[in-house]
Amino acid sequence: MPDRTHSANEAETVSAMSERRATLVDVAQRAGVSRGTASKALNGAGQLRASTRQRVIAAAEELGFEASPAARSLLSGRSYTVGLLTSDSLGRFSIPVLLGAEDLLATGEMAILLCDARADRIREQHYIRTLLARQVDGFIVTGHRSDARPSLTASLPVPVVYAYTPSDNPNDLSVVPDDLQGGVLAGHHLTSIGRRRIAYVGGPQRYHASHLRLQGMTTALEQAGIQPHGEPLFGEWRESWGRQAAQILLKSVPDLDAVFCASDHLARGVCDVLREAGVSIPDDVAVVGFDNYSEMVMAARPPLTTIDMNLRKVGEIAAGHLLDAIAGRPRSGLETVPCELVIRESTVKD
Amino acid sequence: MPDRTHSANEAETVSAMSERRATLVDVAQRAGVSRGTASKALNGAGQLRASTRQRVIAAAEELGFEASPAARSLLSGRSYTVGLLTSDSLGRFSIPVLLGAEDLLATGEMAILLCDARADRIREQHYIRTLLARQVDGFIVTGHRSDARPSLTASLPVPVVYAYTPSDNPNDLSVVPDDLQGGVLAGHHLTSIGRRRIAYVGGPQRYHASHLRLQGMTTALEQAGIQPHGEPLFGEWRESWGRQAAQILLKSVPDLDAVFCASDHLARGVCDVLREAGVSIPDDVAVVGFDNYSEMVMAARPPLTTIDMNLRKVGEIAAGHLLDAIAGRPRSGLETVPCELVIRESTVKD
DNA sequence: ATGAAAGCGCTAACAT
DNA sequence: ATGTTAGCGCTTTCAT
Repeated sequence: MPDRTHSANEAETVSAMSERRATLVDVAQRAGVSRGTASKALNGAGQLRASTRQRVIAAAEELGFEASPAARSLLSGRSYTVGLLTSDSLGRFSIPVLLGAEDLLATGEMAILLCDARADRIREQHYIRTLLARQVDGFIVTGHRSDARPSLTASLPVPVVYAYTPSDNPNDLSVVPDDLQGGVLAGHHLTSIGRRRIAYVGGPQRYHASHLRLQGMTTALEQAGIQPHGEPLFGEWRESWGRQAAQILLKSVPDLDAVFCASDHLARGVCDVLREAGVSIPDDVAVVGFDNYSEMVMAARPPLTTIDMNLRKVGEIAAGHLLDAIAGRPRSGLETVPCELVIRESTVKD
Repeated sequence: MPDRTHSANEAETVSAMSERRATLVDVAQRAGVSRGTASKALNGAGQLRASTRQRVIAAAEELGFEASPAARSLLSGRSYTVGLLTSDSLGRFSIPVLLGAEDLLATGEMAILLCDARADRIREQHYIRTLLARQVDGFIVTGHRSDARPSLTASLPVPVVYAYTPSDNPNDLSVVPDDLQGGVLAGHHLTSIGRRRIAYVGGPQRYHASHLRLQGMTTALEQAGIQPHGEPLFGEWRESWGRQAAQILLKSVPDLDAVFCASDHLARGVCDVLREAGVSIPDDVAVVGFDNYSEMVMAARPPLTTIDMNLRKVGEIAAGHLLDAIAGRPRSGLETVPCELVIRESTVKD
């Protein structure tokens, strides 16, 4: 029984594990067939006696055989790899997209090469070259905002799907959350719990999402025969703007009974100020956020009702479309993924 | 001059770009040498006339030649790729580590294969096999907490570096932030601005970091001839625990003049309650957080003085060590990266 | 200093 | 139904 003093030997033993990876020839030999036959057996190709196929598969398993991707790639010109290009440092939004994509791609034997261009076009070009040199089968392009980015599709010889951050070319394939429908969900929820004087606090005007979410809400309110209460407010995507907006609302429309905020940050800021002003949430004013950003949502007092963009699903769908495109079934245009309402105590008492 | 109606043709032209990648043979032909010579010229190997080398390099550039990684990989058994394995969904801590690693690896011609095991051991094993099948040259293993995780090193035939989340085998190479020194920084800062009654609010007891940060603070206070004020408090990594802790402090040690919190979340919770209780920050009580998590730090009122763990650097250093190990210069043991103090208004007036 | 040739591990066409 | 062979793009001896 080895004790501590043998650790060096143990290390050798372990590294011996890696002696040499079993190769197709090994498998063929062991199964008593030729390489060609072994290859066919393993790939389910050609005409083989079932028993032969079995024998080869068994041999492969015993040897722990895994085909060399390098060799396969050399032959096929493919790499069974997709490049995930994020235009700016991986952030709150790109992560779930990435994870969703990974979920789907992992099942398809595809690996993800990660490249974060840090909002730097030069760096982006560099990465693109690197990825192309590595023969990636396709690209998923993502970013930190839902406004369009310059298209890359025309300059790439492989399929590209934009996820979350769409391409500015409407013919490219982009998968994005449905901000408009998200706004509708929020509006409906508020009217359905009897609110009638509903204000809106958005992010910056230059963000399309600020407008779409308002528009969605407005649509929902119209169905209940009402209008947004007071002027919609626009500012920064910050808690501090949420706080400031709440002050404005308290002055301009003190009779409001609900606020829909275009982000959870804003909603939290709004809640803080309302609460400190003695307004009870949700009794006096109901608050709905956007993003379902768990840190915000749970730290807010009370926890926020919010809209979830299903970013994971956005990533999954994008990855699925990419696989399709790689398989020769391209698609194009803008595809939206529905948002979901998540109800918590900021609109409905526990 | 093409106008919009030619877009289809333009598209063809563009896709023609991808006709066929220039190969080494093309370069050799163009330079009027053999493949072997061209290869040597491009790799700076062998004995070549300078002029020949130049000619080849020029030809390669004109053709936009990039050596096929597949072919190279087939020959060398290496893939010029490292696997980045995160044990749980990419989070706040693993992202900067990953970006730091990417920064360093990108310069070394290395690409990153991303695998997120979602805290699932089965999934982790699956990914490890996939990555090994792809002949990754090494692994960077990371996670969401700074406590040790089970070692993978012995079961992997390639070098492994643990970043942020260390291995439970002290002989493995792990790179982690220096929590102890971070605590010292916080303690020194508080004593240096004249505080003497300094309380501590930690995270869960089961997190080593909770203790290390306290220990660091205590060391610093001892140098100033004082002790932590009141009993150190431990709870969850949540704002709500920060709020609760502040209530406790207000009761148990109302004369405190500073609080060091083991995370920015806690610090924010503490600030909220103190402020609402009419305590002025930093006049009455100075507050120091930990993480330099920008969302928290900037949303807190006032913005938080905090300790930055330099996670990006942790990632960079880990990647550097991995490259060294791959190059045959392995290292081992636990390496700590110093934290930095970031001063904001929660301790020092603007 | 340069060229020729072998071979990395695999698949696909062709032959049997 | 199975075996044989050529070749993917590159590097590396070994000749010259």
